Amino acid sequence: MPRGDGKGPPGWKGRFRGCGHRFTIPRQAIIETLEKTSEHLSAEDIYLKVHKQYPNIGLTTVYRTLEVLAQMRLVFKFDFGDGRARYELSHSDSKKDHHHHLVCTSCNRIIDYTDFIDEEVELLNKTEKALSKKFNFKISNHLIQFYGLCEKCKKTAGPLGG
Amino acid sequence: MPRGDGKGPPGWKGRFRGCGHRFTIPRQAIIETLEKTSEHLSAEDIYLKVHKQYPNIGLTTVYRTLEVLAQMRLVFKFDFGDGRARYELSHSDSKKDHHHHLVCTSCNRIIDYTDFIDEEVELLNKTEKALSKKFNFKISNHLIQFYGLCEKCKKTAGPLGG
DNA sequence: CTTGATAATGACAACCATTATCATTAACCC
DNA sequence: GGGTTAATGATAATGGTTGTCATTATCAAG
Repeated sequence: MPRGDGKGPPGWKGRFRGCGHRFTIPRQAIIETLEKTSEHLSAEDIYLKVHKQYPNIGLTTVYRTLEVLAQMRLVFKFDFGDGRARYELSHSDSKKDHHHHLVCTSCNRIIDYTDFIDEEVELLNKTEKALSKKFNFKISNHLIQFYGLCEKCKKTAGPLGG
Repeated sequence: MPRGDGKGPPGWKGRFRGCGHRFTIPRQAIIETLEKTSEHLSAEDIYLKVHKQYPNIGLTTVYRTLEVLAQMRLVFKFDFGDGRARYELSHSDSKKDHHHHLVCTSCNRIIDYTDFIDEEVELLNKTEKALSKKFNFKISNHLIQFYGLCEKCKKTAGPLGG
């Protein structure tokens, strides 16, 4: 029987150790926060949530942990254009969680969608293979976002829609 | 015979006036710089290029002009993860210039590709229509980027490839 | 379990791209 | 040309992110 990390799904500690990193309480807390949410949290969002349970954990540590997680490709860093980065767990093991984003350029609302993902991913995989070959480029991730106006902002926006 | 803007392709002045903006020398110079380059220029890059011919034009004006152009959807603002935004003319009128990006997460090199664009765009249009309907969302743009390691960085990078 | 090497932490300061301010200038309509 | 007013440019301010460094905690070895 394989041992877990004490808390949360097993494997986190192993993943950290496998990359030469230590698995600490702050890192555990940050991952748990990411696992619990369905929102697109900024570093400060995460800091505030973590801070409730562990008031000693600092914002700097949140940034550093997110950087490590991004390097390990366990979280993906998004830019939705509001001046701060947002972070999501990658869920690379379960395809069902894969989604893309609609970004409202007026109110910055983000809508996740999973519809049409299968068809998109199929084409993406094909494209990735071809691009990898042509440019000798090792593709490890992709980003797809649609920009526009959400339901609410469509009504109030002028002709420019901005 | 339609009158142009004095310099550059006709239509720029009209587009500005049509949105209630004035067409000034700094704006003209910034657009010309964007038209001349095939690179992905940051605000400072543009400022430095414009500065050679018009030393009086300030960085603030570059930012403001880019914001106006982005609002008018004549330029697209990219984030390639290096901490500064990059800007490209939209070329929305000629499909042939449409391209997507490969982003090297190690050296931040950007590769444009136009291959497979047709197939991608076809699926994207289909997806856009369906998403617009489902979420009552007015889509006006999309962003597609692939992340990974370029030819050079593949060789030198470790197992993590970061 | 204790210990030691060292990675990770946290408080703070520094950084730097971007934005706000405001007096001055210049575009554009008449 | 002249007046209105948006646009400009110098400067300061903002704020997300990163660097510094003394202290702490992880984890492998004994």
